[in-house]
Amino acid sequence: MTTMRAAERREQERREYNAYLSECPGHQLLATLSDKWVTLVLNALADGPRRFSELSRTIPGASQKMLSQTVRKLERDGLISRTVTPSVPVRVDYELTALGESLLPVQRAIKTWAEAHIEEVHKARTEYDDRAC
Amino acid sequence: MTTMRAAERREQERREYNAYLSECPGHQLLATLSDKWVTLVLNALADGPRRFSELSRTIPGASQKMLSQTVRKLERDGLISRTVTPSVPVRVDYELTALGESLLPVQRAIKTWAEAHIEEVHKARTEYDDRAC
DNA sequence: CCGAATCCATTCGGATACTG
DNA sequence: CAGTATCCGAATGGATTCGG
Repeated sequence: MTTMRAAERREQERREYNAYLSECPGHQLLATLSDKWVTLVLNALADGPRRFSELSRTIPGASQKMLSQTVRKLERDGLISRTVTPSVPVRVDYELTALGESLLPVQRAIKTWAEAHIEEVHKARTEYDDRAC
Repeated sequence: MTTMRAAERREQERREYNAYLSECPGHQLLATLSDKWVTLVLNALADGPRRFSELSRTIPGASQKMLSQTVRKLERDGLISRTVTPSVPVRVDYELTALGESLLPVQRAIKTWAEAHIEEVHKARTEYDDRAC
């Protein structure tokens, strides 16, 4: 049963490691930042508050399901605020919080690197693909 | 059939938008950076070259399938280099390229923000959850 | 030792329809 | 207008097995 126990131990290690990762601040942030729609919503709100339908039009690629989920997640994390005006029909505005705004420079850093180096990446890719085929 | 055509147009818009996004450098970078294993491999290689099996031990959470996929992707993007030593058994070393190293400051920026603000995020979450229940 | 290929469970995301 | 609930296909990722 030695092999069996070895397998169990590896699985155990994997679990512990994943648990550790899920507590790591850096990965928690990446988990949210990496979400395709999060980035877009954050950018859409960078210029000022937006209503739900405005967001929907600004980001045509997002289904309204994804949009709902995204804004809820961001609100939960304190990155955006949600304001309901109980008129008829209802009006809901989303706005970046101070915490959310502090995230914009990080996004810009990513964007800056991307624009500066994407050419190299593309070049590397075509070279890699050419070699393969 | 007006509603039908409207639905088609929305779908068309969605397609175009997603196509546009997939060309956006920022999102291409995020797509790779956001990958859980990419971050870990990049960090594991930050200190110097590592063999495949060393990476595997450094990152117990990764199955060897994920590890393979990740290093291949990173090699294709020109972020790491792969060196095969045809001894018996074979020895394969991975190492950050200059391009890969230039990405480390970006990762650090993310990490820095995360460590500085994760507390606020956690606080926001518990408050949000308390309000809900 | 390194890695590709297969199988399978879980998750994600879109379309649709319905509530306040 | 602003969501929520459900169904279902597609993609993800782990375990296992085989090959170089």
